[in-house]
Amino acid sequence: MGRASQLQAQESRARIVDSANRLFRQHGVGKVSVADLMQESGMTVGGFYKHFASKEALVAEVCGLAFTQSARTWDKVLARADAAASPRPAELVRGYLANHTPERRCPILAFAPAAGVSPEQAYQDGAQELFAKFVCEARGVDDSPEGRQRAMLLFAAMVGARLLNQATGNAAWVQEMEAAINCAAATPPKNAH
Amino acid sequence: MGRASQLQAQESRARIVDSANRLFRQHGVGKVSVADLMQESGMTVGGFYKHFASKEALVAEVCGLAFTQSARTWDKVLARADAAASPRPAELVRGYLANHTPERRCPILAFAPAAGVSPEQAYQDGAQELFAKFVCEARGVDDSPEGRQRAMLLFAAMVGARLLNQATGNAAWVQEMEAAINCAAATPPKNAH
DNA sequence: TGTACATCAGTGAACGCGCGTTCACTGATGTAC
DNA sequence: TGTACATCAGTGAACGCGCGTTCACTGATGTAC
Repeated sequence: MGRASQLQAQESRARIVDSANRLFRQHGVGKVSVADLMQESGMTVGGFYKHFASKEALVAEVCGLAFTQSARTWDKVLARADAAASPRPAELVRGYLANHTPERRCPILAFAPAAGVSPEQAYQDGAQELFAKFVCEARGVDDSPEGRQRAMLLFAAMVGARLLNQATGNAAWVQEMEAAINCAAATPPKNAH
Repeated sequence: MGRASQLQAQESRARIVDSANRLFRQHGVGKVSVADLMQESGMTVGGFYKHFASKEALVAEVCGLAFTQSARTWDKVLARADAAASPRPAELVRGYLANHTPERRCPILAFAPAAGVSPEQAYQDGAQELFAKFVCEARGVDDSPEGRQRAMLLFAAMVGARLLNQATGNAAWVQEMEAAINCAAATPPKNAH
């Protein structure tokens, strides 16, 4: 097996990114070695550096990709929600919680740096964008400060619920908690206009 | 410097635990080496294993301690709140958010294992206890399902807000978000009795 | 369309570093007489 | 109270392992003539 063609190389790179997107989000960046990644992608470790400058560079790229995918998921959810005329916050929350499988774990949780470590740029930017998108989309046409505060509360609760799911492993409680969040998202604010 | 007295040994052990409690919560378990810990405690690395079987054993002990301390903080907050007759959920939330310094970072965040890694027993137990305590204390005499759901929502939002603070680093947004949570905690539920 | 040669994707062993852990050693502490 | 001896907290070098990265090498690909 000598030199691979340009097309093969392109496919190899894509396979590495795809493996990383799944494995990093499922097991965490620290638990997946470059060798693991290359084996999953059907290659050996040395070839990695023909495509990426370092593991860190790959992490940054995949982190950005994961956030972009999360944002797109919400776009799809909203398209359906607008057709059904169901409340936007409720659909966003449900979309987030329903799509939260191990391999598609929320990037905010999956790429969270160890406590107290200043986050990488791609992560910080992605988290801010996702947050801003939720708050913006949840409010819809309602531009009241109450709507904004309510969206922020829901976002925090939503992310917190997924964190607590992996922290406690108590599926029953978390299910109850998510039901409460869904309920709060569905209930229109008290002083709606 | 030969053998230390039993009292000195006891103090040394306490110093290690104390250093670990601060350093682990501030920088994360993975970023603090045993050598760091022993230096911070005024000793050299070898002595560590006269007190603990492994780093993992220390982590488990300190994790449990941190959760216990967090629970005690709420007890103090509640004692003051009951005197002032202010709403219990609001006081619990405020107490959590106000005491959340780097060195006293919430154990749920500080000791959170990398995404997808099954948490240690001490962590899982501590997180469940803290969660249960909040839900129980927040409801007070109110034992309605609505009160329980409301407490769960608040807990998720509270923890999520601190996670988002370290994720985005956007202090302004997080402040706004925490104001929203405080506000939600202070507002009595719609169908209060 | 062939031929000669440079390129470079992928290989797998080896390197270097950090870090958890071990170990022989020291000498003050604790204890038995 | 004094003496002899065992104990063991703390030392710091050394070990072992995992993992990110490097490097000499291979041989098919791409290219120039």
